[in-house]
Amino acid sequence: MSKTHISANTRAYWQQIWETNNLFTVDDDAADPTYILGMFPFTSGDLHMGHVRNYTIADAYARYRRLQGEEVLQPMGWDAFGLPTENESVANDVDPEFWTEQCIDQMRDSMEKLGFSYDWDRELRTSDPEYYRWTQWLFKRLYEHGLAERAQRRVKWCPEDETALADEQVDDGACWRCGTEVETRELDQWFFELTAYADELLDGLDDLQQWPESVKQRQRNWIGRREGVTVTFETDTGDEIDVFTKRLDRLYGTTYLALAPDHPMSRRLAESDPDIAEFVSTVDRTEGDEFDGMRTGVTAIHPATGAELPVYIGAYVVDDLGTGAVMGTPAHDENDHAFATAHDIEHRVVIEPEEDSTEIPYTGEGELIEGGEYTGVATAEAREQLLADLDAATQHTDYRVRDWCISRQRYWGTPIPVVHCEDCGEVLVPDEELPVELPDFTPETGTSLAAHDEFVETTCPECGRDARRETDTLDTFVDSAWYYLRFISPDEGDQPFDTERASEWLPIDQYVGGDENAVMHLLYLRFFARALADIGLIDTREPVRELLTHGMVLNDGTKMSKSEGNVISPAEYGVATTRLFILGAVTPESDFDWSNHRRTASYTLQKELQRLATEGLDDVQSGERRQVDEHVAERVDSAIRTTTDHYESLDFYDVVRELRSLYSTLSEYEEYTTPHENVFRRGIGALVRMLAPITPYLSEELWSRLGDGLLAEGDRWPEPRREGETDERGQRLVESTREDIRDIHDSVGGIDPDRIRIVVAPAWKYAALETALDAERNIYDTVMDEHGDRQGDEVADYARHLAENRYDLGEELPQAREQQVLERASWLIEKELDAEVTVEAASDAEPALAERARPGKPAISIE
RNA sequence: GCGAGGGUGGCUGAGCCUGGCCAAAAGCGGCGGGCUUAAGACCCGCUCCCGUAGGGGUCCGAGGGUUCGAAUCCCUUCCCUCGCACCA
Repeated sequence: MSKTHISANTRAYWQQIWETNNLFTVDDDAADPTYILGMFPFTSGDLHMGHVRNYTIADAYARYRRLQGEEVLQPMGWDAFGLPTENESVANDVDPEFWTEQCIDQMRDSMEKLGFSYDWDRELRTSDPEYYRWTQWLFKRLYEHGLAERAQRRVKWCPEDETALADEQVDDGACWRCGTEVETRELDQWFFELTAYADELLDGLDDLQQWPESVKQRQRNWIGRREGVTVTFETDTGDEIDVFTKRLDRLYGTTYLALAPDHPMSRRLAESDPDIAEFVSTVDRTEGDEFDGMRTGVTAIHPATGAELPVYIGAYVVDDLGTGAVMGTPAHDENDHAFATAHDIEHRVVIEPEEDSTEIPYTGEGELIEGGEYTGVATAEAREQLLADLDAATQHTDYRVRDWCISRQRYWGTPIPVVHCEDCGEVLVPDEELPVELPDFTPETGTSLAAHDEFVETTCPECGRDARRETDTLDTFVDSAWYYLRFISPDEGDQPFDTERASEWLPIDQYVGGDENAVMHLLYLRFFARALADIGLIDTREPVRELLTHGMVLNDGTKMSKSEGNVISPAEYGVATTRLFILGAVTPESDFDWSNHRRTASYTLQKELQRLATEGLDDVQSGERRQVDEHVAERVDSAIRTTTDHYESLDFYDVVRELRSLYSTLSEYEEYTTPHENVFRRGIGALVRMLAPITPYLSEELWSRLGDGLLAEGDRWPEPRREGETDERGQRLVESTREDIRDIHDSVGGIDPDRIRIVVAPAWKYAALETALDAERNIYDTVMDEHGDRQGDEVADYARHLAENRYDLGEELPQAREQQVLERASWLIEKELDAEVTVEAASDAEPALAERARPGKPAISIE
């Protein structure tokens, strides 16, 4: 098992051939190649099984498309900046640059071994100054278009990684990378204005037919659009408090306001009131079932009634949701009810349920009571009227997504091309001075750019006075938000990418990755494309047409990870076995438990295929084709059609299943008789070629003995020679007939038969079936009218059968074809039961037997 | 709580969109046979129940409905997974 028949030499040989023939490189003047891309990896170590699965899927598809004669662009690059690399290199006491190179060399080597057909001429690395120069350039364009800004906002902060994080990068209150609980800090940070595209990003999901529903759903949730109303309350302190509500009809039920502990007004009040300060700093904001709160002494004015409402600070009010303040309607909201009850606040019922309801609080729709001039109005109607009538109420759409915080207080990233000047403020570094290069890493300065004096100290591009460089670097998700564009023209020196070519080559036709990136990378990618489109750099707003997200690779039910100690290295098995196993064991979308499946079957298939292709043709014959030869020839055709369909829909699991089945037909054929050379050669050739996307080395090796040229050259996909409509039906007929024969054979006690007779129904039954299928009313009568004069009782019996089973009737093969299919397949039965098998026409058989035959259901006699 | 995706024969897991060819693929496991001194690997067959000629019964979480006909469509209900959530 540990040995593979594909030696390192063989691999190297074919790699060499492919490379010298430039088979995977795409010319810049290519017209719209099929763009297939696997999400590029972080450079934090060698490949792991998840990578192997990801890239094997993408590569199998790419190779398939190439075999179909298409030009395929499949590039690969490295997401080289970022914390994992920085942390690893610091831990290993080396320069991140050096560490990155090491990783890349190792990963590239593994990828080449695995036979991935990348256009290495387009390889890129985000930490390359020639790459991040353009990341900086694009940052500037966004800035100029008002889509990037520096602002003091409350952001998520990971104390472990010592950097700010984007909201997307916080998972259940913890840093997505290191799992440390994040804090919130008020910081001056850089943001991309993602929220400007919130609507479009959300609505655009509906058009992504070829994206997994789960990914779209997660993006929808994340964007979190809610339609509602903002109500402004004035206070006796002269402030205004905005609250967001979807239920303006509850306005008259408002008996208090509650602010989040982190609301600006809460914090301001805390400055002058020690009790509030104490409360705000100690209250637990994470415990949802605690309804801690504190009265502030501030009074707000109800905009409709003028009533005085107490203002509270409530632990249950979430700061970064809506406006961070709520209007409390205890009688009609669960949380308000709990809070008001705990703090002894008045409950005011203003909505009467439509139907009897004992629900307290009542949160449904109904009719307003005690609602001033709106009393008696239905809730839905009241919302509209109140919105129209009240100046204090304005329609508002609230989103969950926030702007994308792109500042990272770390060394190993793209420097933000900005200089801070005391007089000029923040000034962009001129294009001609890009890239702003990272200073050399030194252990003393560690992981902060701010410690590099020679980097920080500069002059203002505008006034020439002393100034300081921005020391934050960009979130690596910015690097990866546009990498697919750089692949289009990786050597372009005047612009980040060739815009004309981009408009031709985009979008990415097939993107393959893990779904853990659903609301990070994939959302940023979609945002960035839109921003660039509005800037006028590309015209493809939706960058990915079809997305495949594969499941996890597990070992014994748990995720493979170094800490679990259950990692299986890609090198542990041969390339062909690994690729075949990965694709053939489960569908790409489902989780894949390595230990649950047997690798040996994959190994055996390749071994057997190899034998077939190298020795199978030693003993063949030519000349007239026999029935068995025709049967195999047809089976080859149908396998080609089926396999092609499966590849088209990326169902590699079904591909492997079908090819196994074709293999088994070919090997039975060989066992049964001396195969016909043409038929056998074609079958083996088709099998070798159709397996090539999965086992590229093996197939290339075998094809070199069987056919012309190189498979990697493309356009070598086998063509079926026959039309397929009757084939599937024929295969089903053969299968059902074989099953019937086995049934009968078993039920008579499994005695060895000498002879098996298969009798095909007489022609008139086929005609009668046609009549029955076309009959508009009484089937029995119609059939009797048209066929009854010929065969007497027999017709009546069959007509009755047709009438009784009228709903089960379907098209069957024509008589001649049915007979042909059965004759061609009779060898299978002969081989299985070791008996003479004949296929007869009804007219040649005794009436008692012939009578039992129907179209699609031949009569059988075991003797 | 909201939303999405699911619940299929001992297990894993296709089929469901486009109802009939579905007792329902495939793999695993199990049983029998072959190969073999033996084991492993490999090959063949069987693997819901009944049946001595291709038949019958029951079946795709549960209940109901539509239909000549439902694993597939509709409704109700229970359970699982995931995402979001003190959602105002």
